[in-house]
Amino acid sequence: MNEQLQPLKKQPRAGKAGRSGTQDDIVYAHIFEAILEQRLAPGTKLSEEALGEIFGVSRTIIRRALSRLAHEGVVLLRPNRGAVVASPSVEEARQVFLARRLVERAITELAVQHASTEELAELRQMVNDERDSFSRGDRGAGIRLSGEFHLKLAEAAKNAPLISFQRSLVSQTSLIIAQYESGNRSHCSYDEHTQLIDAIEARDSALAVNLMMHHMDHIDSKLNLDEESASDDLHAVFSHLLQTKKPGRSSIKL
Amino acid sequence: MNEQLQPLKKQPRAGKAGRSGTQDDIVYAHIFEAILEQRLAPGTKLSEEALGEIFGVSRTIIRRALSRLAHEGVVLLRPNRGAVVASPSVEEARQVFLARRLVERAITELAVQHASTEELAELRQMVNDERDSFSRGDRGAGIRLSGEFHLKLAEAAKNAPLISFQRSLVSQTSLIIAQYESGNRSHCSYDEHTQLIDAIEARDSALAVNLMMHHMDHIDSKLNLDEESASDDLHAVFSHLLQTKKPGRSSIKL
DNA sequence: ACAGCGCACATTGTACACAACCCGTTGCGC
DNA sequence: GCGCAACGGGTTGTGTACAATGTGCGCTGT
Repeated sequence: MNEQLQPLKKQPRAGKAGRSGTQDDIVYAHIFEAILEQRLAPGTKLSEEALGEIFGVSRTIIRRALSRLAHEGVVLLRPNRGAVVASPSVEEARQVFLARRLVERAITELAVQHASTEELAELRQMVNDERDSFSRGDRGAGIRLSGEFHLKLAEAAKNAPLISFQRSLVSQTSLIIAQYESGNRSHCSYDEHTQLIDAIEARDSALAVNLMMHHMDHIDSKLNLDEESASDDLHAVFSHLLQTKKPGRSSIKL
Repeated sequence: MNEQLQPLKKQPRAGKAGRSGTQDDIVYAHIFEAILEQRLAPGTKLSEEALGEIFGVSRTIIRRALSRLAHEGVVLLRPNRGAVVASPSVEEARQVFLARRLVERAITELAVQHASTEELAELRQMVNDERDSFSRGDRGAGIRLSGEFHLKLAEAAKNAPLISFQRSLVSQTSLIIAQYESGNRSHCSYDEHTQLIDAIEARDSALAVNLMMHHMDHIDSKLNLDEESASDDLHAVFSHLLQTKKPGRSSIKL
C-alpha cells in the first residue's frame, strides 16, 4: 500500500511520457496520461499527499502539476476541497466540440499552407502508431495517440496560441470521449486521419477542411451526449424531478 | 525603498483590481494591470522576493500569480532565471492577431445568438467607461477596458473554452498594442464598439461579423509590425547575420 | 593587458512545518 | 426522536528554511 516509484531524481525519462523537463513536467505527464487513458475515472479525488508519495516528490510539485492540469480543463480544482478528475457535463462537452470545430478548421487551412515534408512524415508515423494501438486493443493509448495526432497537426499550423488552445481542447475531448463514448469500437478512425494527411500533402485546402469537418462529425456522432450515461452530477441525474425555478436551492416535488 | 502595501489580508478589495478571490488573485490582477497599462515595460525582470515584499505576501503566492500570467502569455518564465514581462516578437504578434480574428469572428456570431439584454447593457456601460478613460487621457486604463470589452463579449457568447482562450489573446494583444502602437491616438475606437453592440442587438450576424473584422483591421493597422522598433530579441535583431540552418546553435558568418 | 578559471553572491527550486479550513461525528438540548 | 452545535480528524493553504543553479566579479597566469 506504500509503494512508490523510484525517486526519479535525475532519471532521464521515466516510463513513456518523460519529457526533458523538470520534475513537475514528469508528474504532469503521468497524471495526464492516466486520465486520458481512463486509468483515472472522472470524479476521482486527487489527493496531493497521496500523489506526492506515489511519485516521490513533495506536495509542492504535485500542486504545480495539478494547477497546470486544471488550466487545461482535465482537472477541477475546488478551493479548500482538493482536486478531482474533471467530469465534463453534456453542456461543457458541446462547448468544447463547438470550439474544436472552429479551431480544427483553422488549423487545417494553416497546415495546408505550412506543413513541411518532415511533419507530414511524422503525422503518418503517428497514424501508424495509433492503428497499432487500436489493433492491439489498447483503447487508452489509442485515444491518446489520436489526440496527439491532432496536436501535431496544430504544430504544423505554426501558430503558438492555436497550439496551446488545441492542447487544451484535445485534452478535454479525450476526457469526453472516455466518458461518453457509446460502445462503438471504431473511435477516431485512423483512415480519416490518413486521408486528411493526403489532402494536406496535396495542398488541397478545400478538401482537407471538408475531411476534417466530417471527421469532427464522426467523432461526436459516436458519443451519446443526449442521454446522460450514468453521470455523477446529481443535479443532472435528478433534473427531471427538480422544479425549474431559477435561483435558490432546488427542491424535489414529491 | 522598503515600502509595502498594507498586508491585504482580509481587506475586501484592494485598489481597483480587487477580485473576490484569495490573495494570489489580487497579486495576479495587480501585476496584470501594471503590465497592460505599461507601468511595467516589456523585458522587466519580476523578482519573486521583491514582489513578495511589495505585496506583503510570501514567494509562494507570487509564484502562483506569475505562473498564471505565464500561462496567459504576458509573462515569460525562464527556468532558473526568473520571470520577465513578455516582449512579443513581431512574428508572435502576427500569430496572436491571426488567432484573434478567428476567435472574434466566432464569438461575434455566438454573441448574436446568445447575448442577453442585460449583457448588452453591460457592454454599453463598458464602452462608456472606455470612452471616459481615453478622454481623461488615461491611455493604460483605456487599453485595459477595451480589452475587457472584448472579453465581456466572449462571455456573452456562452462558450467556456472560447472565453478562456479569448482572455489569453486579449492579454497578449494589449501587451502588443502597448509595445508596438504607433503614435496614433485613436486606439480601439469605441465608436466601432458601439456599432458592434447595435448590430448584435439587432441580431444581424453578417453585419456584426463585418464590423468586427473591420475593427480587427483597424487595430493592427495602427501597429507598425513591419519595422521592429528597437526589439530586444537579439535573434530578431541580428537575424540577417544568422545562417538559416534548422537545428543546432546558429553561428555568425563573419 | 587580456583570456580563462574559480569563487561568492544572488535568485530560483524544493521540501517541510504550521495554520486555516472543511467535513463527518458525537453529544447535548429541545 | 430530531435538530443543532461543538469537537476532532484530515486535507489544503501559506510561510519559511535549505539546497541547487545561474551570474558576475576578481584573481591568476601567460
